[in-house]
Amino acid sequence: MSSLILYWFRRDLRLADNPALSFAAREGSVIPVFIDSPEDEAPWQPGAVTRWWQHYSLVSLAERLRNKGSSLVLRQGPALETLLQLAKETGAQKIVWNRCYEPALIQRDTLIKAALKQKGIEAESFCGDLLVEPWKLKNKQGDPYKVYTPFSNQVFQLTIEKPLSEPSKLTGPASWPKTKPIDSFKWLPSLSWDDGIRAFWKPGEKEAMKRLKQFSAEAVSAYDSERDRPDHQGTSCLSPYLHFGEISPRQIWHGLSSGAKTRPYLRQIVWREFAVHLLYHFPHTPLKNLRADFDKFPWKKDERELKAWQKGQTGYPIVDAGMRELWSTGWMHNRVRMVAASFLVKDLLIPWQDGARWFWDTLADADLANNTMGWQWVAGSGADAAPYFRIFNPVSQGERFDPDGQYVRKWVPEVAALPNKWIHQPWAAPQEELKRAGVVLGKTYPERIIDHEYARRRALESYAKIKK
DNA sequence: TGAAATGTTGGGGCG
DNA sequence: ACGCCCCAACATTTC
Repeated sequence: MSSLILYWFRRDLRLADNPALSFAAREGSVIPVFIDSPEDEAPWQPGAVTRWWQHYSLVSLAERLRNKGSSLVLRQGPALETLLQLAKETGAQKIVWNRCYEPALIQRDTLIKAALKQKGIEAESFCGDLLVEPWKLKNKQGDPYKVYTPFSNQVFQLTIEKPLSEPSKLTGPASWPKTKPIDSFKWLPSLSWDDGIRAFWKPGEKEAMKRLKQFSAEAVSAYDSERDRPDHQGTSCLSPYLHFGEISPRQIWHGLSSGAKTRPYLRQIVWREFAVHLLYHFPHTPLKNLRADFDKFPWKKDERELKAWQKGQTGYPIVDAGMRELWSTGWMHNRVRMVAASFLVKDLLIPWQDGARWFWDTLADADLANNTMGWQWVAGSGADAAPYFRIFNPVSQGERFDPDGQYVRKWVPEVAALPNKWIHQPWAAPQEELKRAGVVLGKTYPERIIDHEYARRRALESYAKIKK
């Protein structure tokens, strides 16, 4: 008689290159289960777009499992209780999963492992989300890396294993335990605000692989020169798929055509790896500065300005375009993320944590490790961060990376009729140009909420205060 | 994975 | 032909 194994899906919503699932499939009959337990992730429960994504991702995963003669069991409740309950119902003697690396989840999973063992249930976890485990990479002093370049040099020297193929067959149990209907989780919005999201994204493993193939065939070679252009389609848009584990970094590593110039893109995959490692070693960083000297920084809490930024009403077209793209699609081009984030932190002096929280709530690819590293990088408070005095000028960034104003025109139609010369700085346009374009500042489009020249000086002064 | 301020150079206009 | 000034273009330093 072969054994019965519970396979616990978490952030690994795929069948291919799934070490824990492959293990389970080899060892015996498999009951795949997903547990909705947002309270386990507090204070970082998934936002609305993330829940939307999760819904459709699980729908597609369940279908893939059905096609393999298996099924997906859905449950709700604290993970440990639910797993114990399932083990009791089914008689499963072993539970396996792929590891997550967020502090709250590590803590929970450690407890679960111990509790299961105590009950005589075997538990085993696998590495499915990373190229290399965080505890395996150390610098010459034996410390975790805090600088990206040596970290990435090290990663590029590793031999990354080939991805596993999906299990050829999944044997189910003699009788399946009960499952909850996915609609009962209420992950979809009650009002349909999701048109923009729907037009842009299709969750699921199949789609992830399709996008990887397409990116590999078309855009990856030009990535280095195209990735900074929000008006072009130069990036892979794989981030949400990576977050949910619909695709693994190993699949990307080996899935890019070997002839292509892939290094610049792979460097970004290694940045993701760096982010996960940093969060693992510095678990306090989602809320606190990594560099303690930033604890004294004189931030300014201003609800009105924060709102203006969130809604894309700052009066700086490139910032507003980005924030609106985020709101309608759950995604923002990375170059624009940097510009918008720099604007919040340096021009408005609003704490990076407020920006991080907004991104967390609105991004489809919201990922604690990447979000944390990104914001601390911009704020200057993180590992290998941008020096504080590196302050983006939203006008020159717009002119440099959206030279024809196409990106701005798409997302900020109020200023679309302005000529290129003024599209990134409507306040500087002569009256007659504004009139011709139908722009009335303060009416059809906001006056800029702050003068960047002034803001830049103020930011530098604020920084000088914590330096001494 | 900036940008402004400051410094240097070199060509051209001009007395 | 020469020195002087101006300033754009580029380089370096500073924040």
